[in-house]
Amino acid sequence: MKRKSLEGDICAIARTLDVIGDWWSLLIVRDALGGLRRFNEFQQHLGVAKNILTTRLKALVEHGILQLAPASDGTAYYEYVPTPKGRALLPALVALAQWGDDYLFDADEACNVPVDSASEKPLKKLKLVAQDGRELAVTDVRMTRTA
Amino acid sequence: MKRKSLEGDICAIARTLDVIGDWWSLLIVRDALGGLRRFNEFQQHLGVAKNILTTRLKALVEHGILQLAPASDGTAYYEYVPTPKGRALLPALVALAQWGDDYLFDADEACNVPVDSASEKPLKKLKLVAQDGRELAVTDVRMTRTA
DNA sequence: GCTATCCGGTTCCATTATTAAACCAGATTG
DNA sequence: CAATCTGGTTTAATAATGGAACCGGATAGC
Repeated sequence: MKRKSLEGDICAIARTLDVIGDWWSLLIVRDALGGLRRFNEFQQHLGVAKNILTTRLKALVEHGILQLAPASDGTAYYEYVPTPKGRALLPALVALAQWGDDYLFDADEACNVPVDSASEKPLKKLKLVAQDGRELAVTDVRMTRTA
Repeated sequence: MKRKSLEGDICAIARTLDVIGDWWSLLIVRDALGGLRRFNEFQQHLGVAKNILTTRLKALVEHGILQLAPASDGTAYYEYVPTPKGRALLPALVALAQWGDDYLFDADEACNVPVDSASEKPLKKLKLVAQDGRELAVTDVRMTRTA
């Protein structure tokens, strides 16, 4: 059965998931932000079926998250390059990484998370901040709910 | 075909998606953090098929994101309550909401995002911060890649 | 220029995932 | 006590995913 569409949802999270919630989509964005560009780079790195990768890349291009550009090595091929809209997904990827690091890895287990390019160190934990600058705890945040 | 397992992945994002990347999972967490507790509340609010909801709730309980507690109204039923591990997914939900708000809604369109309970206002944009306190741009962050 | 390999898909098939709806037993309500 | 609610379970149809073969154009090496 075709998935329920969330594209008209009033909730921003739901709409976002409608765009990037398919299996593999966010990992493709991760890899594009990590510098992968060519179809076979994504395919080999992710180990994803080529027909699925084709479908996902097409959707990400259509949603303006990636764009096609001529390959930078001068060949006739194309590359998939993140757009500013695509790059704006980085905080979400960082948040997912930080949660995974905290809860899904043993203390002595190697774990890849986004790092500060200059220092090669992981980023500080994301903080939830109110408009007036107060730092918020989870309990200070309300998930507004569809009316 | 059974989805590829990402549970042994060295990348924290991938492992997180292995746990909460199934269709509906994050929206269930959103609703649980928003106060929904009972099976039929989730089901009616999400409009999800009951057999899928059953499967998802069970998985979220097994992963320690939600826990079962006796219903607070004294009946023999149970409620699904977020654990600290589950609540720690809030920054990821906020990040997804902020991206969706920025890119998937028109300026005059009603849009639900997490808000500060006290002021009822949306949170400030999440910031990426280095260990030494420097605020980082997207280009200052490196997505480390599986070796 | 030719051959072999690479590249980026497309197609096909089998298994799993999702939706929709019917069914059901226990719990609750009036 | 009967009707309704609750939280599932089961069934069937369609979509999604993985695996692999196929394919035409591009590239590389001789």
